[in-house]
Amino acid sequence: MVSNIDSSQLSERSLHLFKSLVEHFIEDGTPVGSRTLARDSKLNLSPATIRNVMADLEALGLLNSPHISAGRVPTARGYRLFVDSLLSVDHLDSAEVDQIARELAPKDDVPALMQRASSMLSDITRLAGVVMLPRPEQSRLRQIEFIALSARRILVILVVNEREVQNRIINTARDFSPAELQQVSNYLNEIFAGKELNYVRATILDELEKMKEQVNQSMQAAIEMAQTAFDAEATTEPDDDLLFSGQTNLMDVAELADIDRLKKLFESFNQKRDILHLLEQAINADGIQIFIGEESGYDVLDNYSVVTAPYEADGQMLGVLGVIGPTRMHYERVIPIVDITARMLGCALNTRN
Amino acid sequence: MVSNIDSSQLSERSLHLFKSLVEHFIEDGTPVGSRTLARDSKLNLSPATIRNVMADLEALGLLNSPHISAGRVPTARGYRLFVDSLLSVDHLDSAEVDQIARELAPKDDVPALMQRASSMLSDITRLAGVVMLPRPEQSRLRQIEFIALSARRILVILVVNEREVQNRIINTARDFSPAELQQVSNYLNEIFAGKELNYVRATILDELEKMKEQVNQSMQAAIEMAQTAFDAEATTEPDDDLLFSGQTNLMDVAELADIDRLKKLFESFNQKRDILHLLEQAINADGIQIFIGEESGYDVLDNYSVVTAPYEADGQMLGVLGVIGPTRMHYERVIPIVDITARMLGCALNTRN
DNA sequence: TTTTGCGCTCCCCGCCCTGGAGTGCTAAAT
DNA sequence: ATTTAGCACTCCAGGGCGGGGAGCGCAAAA
Repeated sequence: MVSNIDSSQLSERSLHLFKSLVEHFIEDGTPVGSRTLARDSKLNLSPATIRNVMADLEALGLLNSPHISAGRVPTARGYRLFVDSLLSVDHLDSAEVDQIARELAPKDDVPALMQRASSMLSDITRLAGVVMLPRPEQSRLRQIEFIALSARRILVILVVNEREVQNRIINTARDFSPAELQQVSNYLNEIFAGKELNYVRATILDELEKMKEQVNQSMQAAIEMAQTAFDAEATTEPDDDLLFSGQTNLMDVAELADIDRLKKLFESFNQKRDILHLLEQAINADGIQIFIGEESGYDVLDNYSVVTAPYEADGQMLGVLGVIGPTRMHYERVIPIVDITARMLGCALNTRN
Repeated sequence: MVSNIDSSQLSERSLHLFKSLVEHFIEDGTPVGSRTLARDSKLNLSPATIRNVMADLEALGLLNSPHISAGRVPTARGYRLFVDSLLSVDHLDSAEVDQIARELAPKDDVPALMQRASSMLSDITRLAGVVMLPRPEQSRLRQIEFIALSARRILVILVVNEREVQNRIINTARDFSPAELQQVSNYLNEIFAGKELNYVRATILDELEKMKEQVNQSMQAAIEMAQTAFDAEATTEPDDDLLFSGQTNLMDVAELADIDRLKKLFESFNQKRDILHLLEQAINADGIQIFIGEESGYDVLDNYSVVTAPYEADGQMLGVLGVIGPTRMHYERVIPIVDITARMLGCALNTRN
């Protein structure tokens, strides 16, 4: 990757000019030329001078022109400089902050909260919102219970970590009485409560034989049952860990009226893979992280930027959320929105009782 | 609504001609004129004759022309006639049937199965698929259980109907011992098992006072707890009852390259309301039901058709599934696909043990 | 009743032209 | 040594024009 431009490498004047240009372009979406810039930017320079400066900036790879006699447009590198060094972030007015706080009030269960966070992001920014759910990397089994639905159909309930509940139905080879089920769950809780799910799974699979010898017959059935339960768990778990919303917002941007690109983007939303990878890169970032256009490395994201922030609760990183929109977005607004949403989501998850 | 055209009102020749025209248009998407039709349709007629016939068909409201000297295009009414009386439905080759059967093998839980049905529909037809989940209109409480997570946090598990499980966490005002919880659930199961959820909710709310007098103190707490549980249920339940997939397929159709219409359609997918209403109309249909363009009454669906079929298991109507695409779609293929998918989904739900 | 012939309409496409916005370069001005 | 003015040039957008193609309706002939 070519090294980025540092703001110290440029004169005050160039920077100011560049900033004006980017702002202008973000507003209009049309390439901006020397004359318009001469009018707008405070520093009184003639178009000719501005042309010279712009030529320099283009040589540095911060700008380019769609064709020879059009105005200039920022490159990804240009946006990078802009975002890193030139941007003055908006101060959100308190009404907006209130709105966010209200929406993220910890009133219902976690998935719904996440969903609301995502759609709020997209509503406020008028772009697409995304929330990555906590990766259940280290999920500890807290409790397991069995409930008889009928003699051979048993509802398994796994309580994982603090408040996550999974349930599934398994069919057994023989009948179990409620008392037996109670016994089985007591047994399993005793040896597995507080253990990592992966550990539980591994133990059950590997040491199945050994355990069979040690315990009585009814416990054998228990183990087999547990095996079924956790097996199913292993297969059905993943993949519902990205919540998008407001994709349709991207359809007005039109940008290039470019429906094919948009289709590819939507498809990658559905597959989730690429976006997931990208967000995973952001989970260890200190705060806001921004991927601009081609920088991301995923070419579906050419001409799109992703603004992300990790969120944490109880001192633990839980996930990442963010906004996806055209590179030409109002960063100065989007950034603080993403930032504060991440914080507040953290709070909502934190102070839950 | 203007009465539809009946095939008996038209000569054999007109019908044949009309059929050719529609087929041609479905293939190409361009208005079709007398000359092309004279070439293609078997009956040997000169373009002039065809023009006369077409003029008649236009007078009946089956065709119209975008402008005076363009070819003809079927109207919604035209498609209606085509679909009702003229269409010869494809015979699916067995490879496709196999594929459908394989995808709908009843290997995992119901929601996942539905999801697969939806995405299969969209994959095979290259249009958008939708599945309406069983409306829990008459959901009977089968069993309720409480599990203590900590002294004051209690996991409530509701088993509803055959295999539906809901769980939520409630916080209680005072501590409950496991034994107490057992007692409470026994009590509630005794009086409410097998009852309609709505009835349960109503009873709990209305007769709260009366019951309080009749039972002992710990039961009072039980009732309050149950109240919390079912209250929450009432609020969080609905709304996840439509599964879409393959929306992006609609983006290549381009049809009118008309991104605004498409955006509106996507938005109505998100809101679900309109589509839900539409599908509800189809649940009592005998089999395949087709809504063509403006017929549906929802103007987001102008220029789109919806092909639906209800699915049932164990002799009971469960829901509706279908495909959404441009009015100009290959009905002769889509119809049998939707049909067979509905049947097979029914089977999958049926033979589950 | 069907076909032929004819005049007419409209869209689409390529073409040219022009005006506007913008550039780069060079020479003059500060 | 910068900055500015001037100039020639490029490119795009849009309007007008014209021809070709596809299609239509109508009237008269078959």
